[in-house]
Amino acid sequence: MDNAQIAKALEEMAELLEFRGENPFRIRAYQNGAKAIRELGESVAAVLSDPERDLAKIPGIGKTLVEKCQTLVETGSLPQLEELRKAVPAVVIQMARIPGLGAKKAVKLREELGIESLGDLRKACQEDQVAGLKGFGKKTQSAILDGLAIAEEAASRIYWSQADGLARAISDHMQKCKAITKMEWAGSYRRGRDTVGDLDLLVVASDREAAMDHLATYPDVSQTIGRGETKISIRLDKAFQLDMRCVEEDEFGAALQYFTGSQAHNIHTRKIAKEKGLKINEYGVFKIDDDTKIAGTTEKDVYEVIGLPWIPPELREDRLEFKLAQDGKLPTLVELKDIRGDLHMHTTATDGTHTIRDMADAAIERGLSYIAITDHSKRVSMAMGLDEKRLRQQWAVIDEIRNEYQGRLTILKGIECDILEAGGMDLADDCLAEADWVLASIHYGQKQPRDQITERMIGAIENPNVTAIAHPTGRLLNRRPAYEIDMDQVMAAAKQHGKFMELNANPARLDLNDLHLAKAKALGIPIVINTDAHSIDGLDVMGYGIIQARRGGLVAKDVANTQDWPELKKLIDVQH
DNA sequence: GCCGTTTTCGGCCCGACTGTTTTCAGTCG
Repeated sequence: MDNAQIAKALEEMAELLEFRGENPFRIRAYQNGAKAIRELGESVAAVLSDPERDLAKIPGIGKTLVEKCQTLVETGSLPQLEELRKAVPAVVIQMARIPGLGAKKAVKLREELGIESLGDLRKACQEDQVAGLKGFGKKTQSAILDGLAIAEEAASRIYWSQADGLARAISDHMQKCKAITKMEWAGSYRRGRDTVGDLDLLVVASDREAAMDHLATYPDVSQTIGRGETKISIRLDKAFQLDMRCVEEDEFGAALQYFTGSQAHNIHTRKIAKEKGLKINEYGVFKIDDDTKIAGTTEKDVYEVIGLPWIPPELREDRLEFKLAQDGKLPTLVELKDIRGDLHMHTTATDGTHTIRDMADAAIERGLSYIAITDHSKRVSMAMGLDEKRLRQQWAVIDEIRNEYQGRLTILKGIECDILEAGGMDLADDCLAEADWVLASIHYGQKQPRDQITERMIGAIENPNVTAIAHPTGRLLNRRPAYEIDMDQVMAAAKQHGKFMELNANPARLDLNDLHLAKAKALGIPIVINTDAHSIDGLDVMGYGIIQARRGGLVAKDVANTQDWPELKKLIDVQH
């Protein structure tokens, strides 16, 4: 079992324990343990099998969780988890996904009314049975009926890029409200997570009612879920939720810090405050003994009074940021303006919609100094992938065009060469050797067993003509999981053979993810952030990759294409 | 279940809102 699978098992333990009404701190301990393992930069199985190492030394993992990990690694399952699965019926878990229903009420509904399906629940509501239960009422009953529709729509997380579109449109709308003097987005959107589950908006307003009224008039609002003196929650089309919170000017920094999260980051922040005799809430930082307020206007103040520098939102996951902050070693994260080139894009030769010249002109407009044309190789027949002959023809064209762009843009002869199902590269080595830039990637045989697909990937890394691995895990957010691949082995091989790894900036990919990027950085593997553009517009996704890179803690020098091509070329030669 | 330059027991971040209550539990973030 790999770390992700172990973490998932522990998370499920936490979820199920919640339904059993367990001690909340025990539940959190399982969540913390799962997080620690998911973010651990090395394999749990490897640590366990090394007599020199002790898994319990990792914060959040104690004696009990070590035993659980051992059982999971050795047997692939966990008896306590199996028992809990039997003890907590699936329908209870389904019911708890309905907004407004949680573990306690879901359990009660099943026990008191014998609900065994969401259909039963709907019927019970329609027959007015729910409103009579203690702790329930008419409003809860009708909220459940509304919620059933939402639960069935499975309001999933949306891509960061989609959240960004919504947020920008809503910002435009809210700016028309004169009562609002300050506004900022918070939550996982501000932290730049690859997907976003809801939007959090923070405002300072001279008239709170007016600000809330204004939000409620946004055209896509389908429902107001709740509204109080300081907060309004609405549902946008497709069940997506937005919370807006109104605060005072001198609370804005504290509120922004608070609502940006993550939850784990906030818990850690407040623990540090508490140790200093301070208390942090969304209104400010206060002395515990006499309740004096000592900060709150800006986020910077909030961090400073507990002895920390301001921490970039992308790093606020309670991973390494507190240690880095305390040691004064917070990185200056990479920015979009640092990017000099784009090393993955397609043209009309395969499945792109624009020509080499179109892409070159668009790259110049975007301030780039070099691009690599990397069309598909022949195995990707659906995209009319290139064989050696057609590829060499394309390169001949590039040779001709290069002169036109001399001094403005360097156009590199590249290829995105498939790693074949049986292993090996899709194009002959003598051909690949003529390229300036060779990406290797997997498009077929994605469901192969772990050992096989890992071996294929490592085979490509060992090929001296390959420069970088493109979209190394193959994941498509919300659509397709990553390949079953041993990234520890893949990264070790990349390190050994001096290969680059791609951060594919396509908002549905963002592959490598933040944790893999952090690991690659720790190993010293150079990252290239590429758009994988299939059209001119596709070049504009670079920013999404930058945010992901920031979440991985990358600085400009960790990203190879922040250098100009001559320097990058030298780096390639040294690496190989 | 984890953790400990006060502790191996007794803490564990903090508050808004709702609906059902009549002082609070449940849910959410």
